[in-house]
Amino acid sequence: MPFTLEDIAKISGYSRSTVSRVINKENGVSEKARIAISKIIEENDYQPNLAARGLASGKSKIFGLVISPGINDLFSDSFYSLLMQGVTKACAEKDYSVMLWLSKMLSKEELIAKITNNSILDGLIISSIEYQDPMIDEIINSKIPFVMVGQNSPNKSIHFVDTNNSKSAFQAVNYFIELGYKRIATITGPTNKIAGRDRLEGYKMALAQNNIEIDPRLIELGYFSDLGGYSAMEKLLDYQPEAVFVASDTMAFGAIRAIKDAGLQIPDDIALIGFDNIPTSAEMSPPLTTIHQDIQKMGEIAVDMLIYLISNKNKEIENIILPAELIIRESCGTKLKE
Amino acid sequence: MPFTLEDIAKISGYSRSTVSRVINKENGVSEKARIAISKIIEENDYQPNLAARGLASGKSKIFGLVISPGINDLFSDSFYSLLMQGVTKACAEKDYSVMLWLSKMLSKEELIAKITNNSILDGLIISSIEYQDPMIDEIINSKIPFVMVGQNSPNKSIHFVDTNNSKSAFQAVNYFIELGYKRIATITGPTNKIAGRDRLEGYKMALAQNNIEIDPRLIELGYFSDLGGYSAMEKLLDYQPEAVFVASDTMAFGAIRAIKDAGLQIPDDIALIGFDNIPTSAEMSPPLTTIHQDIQKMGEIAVDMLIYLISNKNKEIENIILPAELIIRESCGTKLKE
DNA sequence: AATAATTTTGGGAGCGCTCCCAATTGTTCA
DNA sequence: TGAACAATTGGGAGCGCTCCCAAAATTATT
Repeated sequence: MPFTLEDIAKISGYSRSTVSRVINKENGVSEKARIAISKIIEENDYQPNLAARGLASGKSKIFGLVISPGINDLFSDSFYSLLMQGVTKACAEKDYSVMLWLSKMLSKEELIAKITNNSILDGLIISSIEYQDPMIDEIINSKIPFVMVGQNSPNKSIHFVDTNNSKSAFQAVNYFIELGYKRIATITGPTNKIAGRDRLEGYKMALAQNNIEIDPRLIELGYFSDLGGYSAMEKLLDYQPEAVFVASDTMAFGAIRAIKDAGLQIPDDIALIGFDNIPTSAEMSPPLTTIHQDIQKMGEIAVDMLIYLISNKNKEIENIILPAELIIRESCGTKLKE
Repeated sequence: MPFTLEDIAKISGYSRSTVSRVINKENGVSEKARIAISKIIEENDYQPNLAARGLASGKSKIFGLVISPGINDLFSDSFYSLLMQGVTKACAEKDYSVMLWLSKMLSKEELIAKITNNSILDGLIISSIEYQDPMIDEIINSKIPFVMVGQNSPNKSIHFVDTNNSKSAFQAVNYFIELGYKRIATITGPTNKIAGRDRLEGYKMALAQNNIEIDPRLIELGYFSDLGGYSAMEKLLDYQPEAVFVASDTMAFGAIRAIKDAGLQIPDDIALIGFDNIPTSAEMSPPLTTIHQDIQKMGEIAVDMLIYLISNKNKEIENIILPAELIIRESCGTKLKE
């Protein structure tokens, strides 16, 4: 039988209330009591019963994490793993637990029912569902506080953290243009996801701003996967692009194989810029120029926002858009073409 | 304010107890009462408070999932994602929730304290920690029922599901030998993890059984990662192996790049067999011969075992070792050498 | 028709905590 | 020194459920 508050109280000679205050780091406890009680808690490895606390306080200290990867994406797109790591880390530090929901494993109705009826959740972090997924409306109705990772709707009152996808893509493509490339293609992610949309948007903006016509044949869908990148690149090769902005490093790896299999050189025949800066990208041959975004940090910020939301129900909160950074390596070439 | 049991009781004219029985589908309730109460529950969208239920019953319907990937492994090794998917799916179907713990995000002590004293967990699924990690002893002490994915200890009373790693590795290497290869190298995973150990074990057994001497220079550690596979392969190239058994597909991808970068052909110069059969492996050039293991199913079985354990505290339960299958594609070559 | 057996229902006790207010102790200042 | 105040401590009430046993209603049995 695990120890209870009452047990610790008895052992320490203080009351249940005082012990509770120590555990919850409330003030109004003498230094002497705090030290004595802490010691006994430590010695007996006491941990409060979360169910009891949840019942008494109406708060569970549990956040739900909802992500919607396809069956293979979870592995092939590093986004999910980094996000999970950021969220679990921040939650652990802040004494929250994380409940995981992989939404593709359930029907949408089931998922919503499970989540909204789950009276045990204090809040929700939701990511990578489809743009303007109607699920969000149901979650709003359920009154559970939530934060999105990746802006999901133009509705600014839905709280979110995001990377500045379009601006970063813009910079990448702009950099190609500065280097003198003209026929710039892109391999995009699915456009029903915000990252896919925004990165494509940035690509188009950069071309438009430099008066380069957008050629639909130079835009291929790669689904954020390695294989998608490979076959998208195969198709693009028919139109002989000089440079390709690939909207994720994972797709870029597929694209690199396609280029090599076609007997072409990077960056001499085709220059490449990726997106994500996953660990492998620095070690590719050639090393991949890419955009670094701190996904783990996004997860951490989402947790912080959620905690803030819960404790400041009526105050406003700013959505956060993190900058991303273009990391120049060899795959994009260096010499200016005239 | 959400409705409580008592509210539903009052509205229906029955007692708290009877309403509770209806909700928990217990018998001993008249058809009349059941119908009347069900209707009122439905109308008012009543959902029991899980914290209260947990406190009163001592059961939470929550399982903890503990995995210990390094910061990059979570992404680079498909094992984790597939396992998560299997576990979350099976739990959702069985009306359990999944609490996620990425153990590398916390110190070992913290993790153990959080888990073992987390009175809210009904059971634990633990995977990919180090072989004979002392953490397991603490979890045994804590009396929380748990199941390991991947055998972690020779102690048979620790319940586990696993793939037959050593046998499958044996088959792979044996297949090389049947094809006539003699200088067979291997790239291993970390040997403090069971999958790493067992696959290496199978490699050695196959050589031994065919009277081929084990050459330590033909064994390189690849840490189950793409980059690890690349540099392990680079080193192996110095000793000119004819064939390499790579203990994971992810490492095999790195190895393939290393071979190609050295200007060699697969399988003509070097034959390759991987392990895992991740989706990309069929699409590599050349398509990768590999061993298919159903990780998702392991996750599902772990959940089933755990549920069985909880409801049959004293009964014995068989550990399960799933077979794996050698999938022959082009990377291992086909022609018999003389 | 009376009793026994069975089905159905009701309500007290208690799970381990938080919240709140009252009681106690300690400190300050005239 | 004693009153006024602040800091600290203690314990009752209650969160919403399950568990258990007793009471009531219903049915079966002689």
